[in-house]
Amino acid sequence: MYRIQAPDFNIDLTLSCGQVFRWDKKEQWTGVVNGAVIRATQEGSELIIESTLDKKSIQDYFRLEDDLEKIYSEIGRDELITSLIRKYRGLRLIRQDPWECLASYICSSNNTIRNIKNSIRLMCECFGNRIENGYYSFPTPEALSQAELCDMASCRLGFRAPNVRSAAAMIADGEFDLYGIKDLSYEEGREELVKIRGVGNKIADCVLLFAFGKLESFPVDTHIEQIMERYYSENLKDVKKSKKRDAIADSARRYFGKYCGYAQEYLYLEDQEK
DNA sequence: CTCCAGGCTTACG
DNA sequence: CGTAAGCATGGA
Repeated sequence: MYRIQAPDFNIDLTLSCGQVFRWDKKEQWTGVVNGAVIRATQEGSELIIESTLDKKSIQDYFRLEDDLEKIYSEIGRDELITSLIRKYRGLRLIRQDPWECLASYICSSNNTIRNIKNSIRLMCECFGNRIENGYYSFPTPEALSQAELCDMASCRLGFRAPNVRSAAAMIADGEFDLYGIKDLSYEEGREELVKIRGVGNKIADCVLLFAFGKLESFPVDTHIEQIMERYYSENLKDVKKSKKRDAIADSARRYFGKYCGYAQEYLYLEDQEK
């Protein structure tokens, strides 16, 4: 057990806003990151951590190095977003493992957070390694690439199961260099990710934002589309229906600037509460 | 019963 | 080119 200074951090908002799928809060927050169990409690501006992971890994995972004041002043372009910043101060993006993030968001396609969480839990129990009682590692690309579709059916993935398995196979076989995306630009990374079956612009944007820290990424799902149309429709004149979500993302990038990924998460959380 | 969920792919004009 | 159906599953 050890302590970490975490000023300007709200662990409840960070872990419950829908960006990660494998954390639960009982007496304390408990999750599995990079094959290790983490138990975390926040006391004021301190985190109390029980884990085999070291302090540096935790700081990295919760992006405690991000200068939130600077980010807030960049994205705080109007009354709505500044009110959300006041309301949800301390919500941070998380730096997820790229493979877990990619596989998880392939599961998110036309799905609910409740079902996504359930499917991911079943996948970990079925194809991951047991760490301690009740906690499993996220299955490796190798493990999932060798899974039978009939076994994956028990994970309730529906039509997404073949997409998860083929992505796993591309990475396990070395056909796709997922971890090399960290050295690419946002645009180049997106070009690569959408080559994967079941990955379009939105899921690619989630992986670029949540795993590779491309803060200029602005994933547009059904919630963000609605909230952007409601509050920022003046930025969206003459948008064609077929590429509406791309146009919303582009306009948000211009409007909120290079940290628009943070703006997206605050807008998303606001819509979640309704 | 219908509609929708942190969408994507394919088929049709 | 642009649009729309279809896709498994579960909850409202």
